[in-house]
Amino acid sequence: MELRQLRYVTVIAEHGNLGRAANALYVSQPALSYALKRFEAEIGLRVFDRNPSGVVPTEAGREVLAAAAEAVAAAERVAAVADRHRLGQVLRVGFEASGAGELTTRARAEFARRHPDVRVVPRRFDWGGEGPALREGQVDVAFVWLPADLTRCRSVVVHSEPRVVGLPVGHRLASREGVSVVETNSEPLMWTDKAPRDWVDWWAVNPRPDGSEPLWGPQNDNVEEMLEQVAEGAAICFAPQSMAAYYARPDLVWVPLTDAEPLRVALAWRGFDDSPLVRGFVEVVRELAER
Amino acid sequence: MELRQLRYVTVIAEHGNLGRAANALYVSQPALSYALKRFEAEIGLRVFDRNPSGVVPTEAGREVLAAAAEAVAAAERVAAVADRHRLGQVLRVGFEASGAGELTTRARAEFARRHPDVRVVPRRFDWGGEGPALREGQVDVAFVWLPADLTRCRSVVVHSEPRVVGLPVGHRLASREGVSVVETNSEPLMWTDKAPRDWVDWWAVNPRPDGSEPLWGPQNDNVEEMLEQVAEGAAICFAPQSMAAYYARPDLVWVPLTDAEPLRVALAWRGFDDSPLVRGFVEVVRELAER
DNA sequence: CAGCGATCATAAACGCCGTTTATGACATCT
DNA sequence: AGATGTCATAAACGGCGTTTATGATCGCTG
Repeated sequence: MELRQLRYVTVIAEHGNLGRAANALYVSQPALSYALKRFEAEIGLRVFDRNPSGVVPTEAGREVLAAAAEAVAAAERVAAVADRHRLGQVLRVGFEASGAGELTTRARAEFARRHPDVRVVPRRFDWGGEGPALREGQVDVAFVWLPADLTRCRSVVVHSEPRVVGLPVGHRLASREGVSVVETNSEPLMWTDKAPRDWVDWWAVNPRPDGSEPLWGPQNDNVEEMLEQVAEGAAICFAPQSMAAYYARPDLVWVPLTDAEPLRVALAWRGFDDSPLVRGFVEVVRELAER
Repeated sequence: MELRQLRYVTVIAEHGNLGRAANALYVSQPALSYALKRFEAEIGLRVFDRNPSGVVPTEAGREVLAAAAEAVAAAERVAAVADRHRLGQVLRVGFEASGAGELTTRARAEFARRHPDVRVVPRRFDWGGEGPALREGQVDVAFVWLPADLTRCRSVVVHSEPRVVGLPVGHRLASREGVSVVETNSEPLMWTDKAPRDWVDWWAVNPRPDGSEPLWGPQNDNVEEMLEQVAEGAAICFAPQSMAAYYARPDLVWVPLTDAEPLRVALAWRGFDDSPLVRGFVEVVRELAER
């Protein structure tokens, strides 16, 4: 028996529907169906009766679910105890690639100045990873690239920056002062299968202003992999302007995209998080963002 | 966070030593070392300080461990609730191969007669699997082939039977009335890597009466696999006499082993298990075993 | 009655992660 | 110096939990 199983059954009970529970749990319905079946086999009891309209707890299932809810709550208390201790000493800040550019770095420095006894730990994630990491408690706050699912989090947009296209040195567009999105239509574009589809499409500007679809190039998991492939000429990439500064490689050229919607970056934290350190960090970021 | 992690840290705290905790948890020390490290990374706190003499909880660790113990206890209550409901209707009886021979079958039948509303579910395991299954709560009682680790279980030896050697038809020893163990020394012997070493050695009569080691043949996971290989002449096998009856294939011959220690079978149940059904089954088996 | 949509179940494929054995680093004791 | 005990790390491996695709069933609607 594992907490994952207990979390699953309590969410199933909440929704009375495997499909909706699966969505809430960020897994697929068959995974949840199988996990429920395995749990029932393991404890030797049917917890839910299945109907075409959804699932209903059995009589025995109701008591199991009540105990399961308590166990899940007890586990949350472990996490809360750990949070409390850690948040006396450490603040974990999540981000991907260049985060919110200079704002990220300045905020961390200013916060550290105000809280000299607190260690600020930067945590970098692969494409699209900082949101789930926040949700799972791996970080205390995060600079999240939008669009993102911030369910059950609080957030404030703190940064915005234009987008650029990354090209290998010597590329036909490399000497331009600016490039429109449709001008890149014939170039394979770097993309990732790690982030949600809407995020990928947003970054690829898909559909294109002329209605077409991008020419999809190689898949990658993170900025370094992506830039390796761009430098060798396998594809181009779209990125925030801060990446031009943070990843100024001699084999790459960054050219502004003239008609792409800017990236917005939100600072996000868990909805129930009341810790003074988190509040303090939010405050610092807000102040710096307003300058 | 998962219950496995919380169980691990509570047992580590109990023993103050990763090696001993690993033994108690039936995992290897490096697995436990790695799991502890991952847990500490996940919650962002050091739970234990490491010393050459063992591990000591940190101050923060002590509170985490207290909360963890509560969560583990809460999860045990889930299992207890499920047990209570199921044990009103179902008794799961574990065994391997031929179990305790006829005693197994007669006990199940007699118990079912006395408890007509209870479903008796036989659960068969691969070599050495019924003991761990009992420990993990997959069955309520089990006929366990000794030697076995029955830590935290209660047990009573209820059956004993001589051993036989399984041979393919036409084998040079197939027409004998009995065979001594050393007479089989030149024959490859079926064995398993699924059960503990002491169990394997006991079954192989290793060391042999003349001090030699068996000639190890093919590995197998369960009785059917084993018998397939014996029938095709790849190796011989040692087995309890009840298997001669339960697996009387036309391509196999079973000959008594004249000098092998008999198999003893224990009926075992979990040490804390107080359920009337389990007690009732133990009673039935005891009565039948005394006849 | 047929078609459609919603629901849960099952199968096949796949990759990740938790395990194992082997080994190393370090401390302590004789 | 050698032996022993402890925890950490590496490489290899396999099991299991996930995904996508699909099927079965039921209920509703035209």
